[in-house]
Amino acid sequence: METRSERAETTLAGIVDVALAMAATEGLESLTIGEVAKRLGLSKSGVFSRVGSREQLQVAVILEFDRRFLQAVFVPAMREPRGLPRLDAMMRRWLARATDTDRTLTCLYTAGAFEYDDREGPVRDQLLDGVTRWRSALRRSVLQAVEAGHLRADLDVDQFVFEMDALFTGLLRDARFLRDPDVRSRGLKSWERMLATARTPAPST
Amino acid sequence: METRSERAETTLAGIVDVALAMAATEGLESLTIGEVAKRLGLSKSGVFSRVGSREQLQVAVILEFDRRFLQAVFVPAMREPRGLPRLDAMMRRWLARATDTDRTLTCLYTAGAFEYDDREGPVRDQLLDGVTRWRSALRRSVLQAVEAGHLRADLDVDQFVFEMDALFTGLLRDARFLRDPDVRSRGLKSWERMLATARTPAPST
DNA sequence: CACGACTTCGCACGATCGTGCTAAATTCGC
DNA sequence: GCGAATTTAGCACGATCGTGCGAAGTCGTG
Repeated sequence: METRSERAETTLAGIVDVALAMAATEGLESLTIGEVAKRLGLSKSGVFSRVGSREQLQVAVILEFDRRFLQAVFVPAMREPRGLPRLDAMMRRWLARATDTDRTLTCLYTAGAFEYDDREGPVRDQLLDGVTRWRSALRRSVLQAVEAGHLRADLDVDQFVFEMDALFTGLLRDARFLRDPDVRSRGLKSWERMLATARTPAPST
Repeated sequence: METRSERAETTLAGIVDVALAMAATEGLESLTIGEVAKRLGLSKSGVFSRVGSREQLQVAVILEFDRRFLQAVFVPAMREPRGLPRLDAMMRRWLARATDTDRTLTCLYTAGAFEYDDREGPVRDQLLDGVTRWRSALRRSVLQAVEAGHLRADLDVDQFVFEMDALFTGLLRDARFLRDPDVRSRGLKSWERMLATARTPAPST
């Protein structure tokens, strides 16, 4: 089953690359072997023989997205010092992707969550795995910021992570669907407000 | 082109009803005339002749969703007194739908926003129209709460509405995709925190 | 150059898609 | 009850889907 030749690996990499681009704009579910083949100038069966099945291609696309996402957001942020600086770097890089005009950077996890909320199978499992890992990474960073004394000791960490993700999701939606041009500053403003209330005690109701 | 007989209207209503249920779970894009026909025990052409085209069926489904959504969320909230009580009622009813286990209540607007962010056409237009109207209704309520003195006078209204929508969207995702059972209280907690900071001056950074 | 392994293609299959066209079934006005 | 109008079914069409299968092409190794 393993890919032996270098040639085949190159072909597969090309397939996954254009498949990722397609999935980013059209959605994972309307990813089609025939269309991928057409865009690459290959035959349908040529593509099929490399990827094994449509489902396996979808999974491969998710894995490739995860790799690129972590490389662009997580890895650079890890170079910042622990605590608030790292957390802030993670969130800012993440939010920047939501407002980036490059369509191929569209978050597969966000769109995929709504596409596969009622669809069972390996694709959903892979999406869930990636989302869960990312949320764990966020949680870890928030926790470290609390431990470092940068954020309130009584902060509800899970609640805060949930709100971070909700902010990103809402921002992505306003950017991509509503095509609101002011979306960039809106995201930053919300994030700064979140940080402000996480630093100082919450106002009494 | 108008529907004359009562019988035909009943048929059409049935079609839209099951099509809405299908779109709520599978997504608007995988809505299929053949599948609708099968579930109703009708012929494909029978369905087709009622709806005109697949695209028109999609639009009809969106309109029906909008009608039901407003009936369940907007209309009852309008019976509350202007200002914070009405705004709070709107938001609570809205959030309750996100955590409702009834799949047929799934928000077409939220899933549709990510499905049609890069797809042009009448379906996108109809979705955009509905979302925009709802956001306007939210905005109006927030504004009234400010005017009534229930919320801070210097509140950034658009920012607040954006955060309301982001909260709902994130909550829906955690409920439907992550299937987090604690999601209900999480949503309410965020909403209460939002209200708390909107009532009193924001903490200095 | 020849051989063998591997990659890619051509072709076919059954299914399903949206959509016309025509005939049958049903309902309504009288 | 009968004729007219309308609603639904039957069938066909071209397209596209995922997926097999065997032949053709390409490559590294001797």
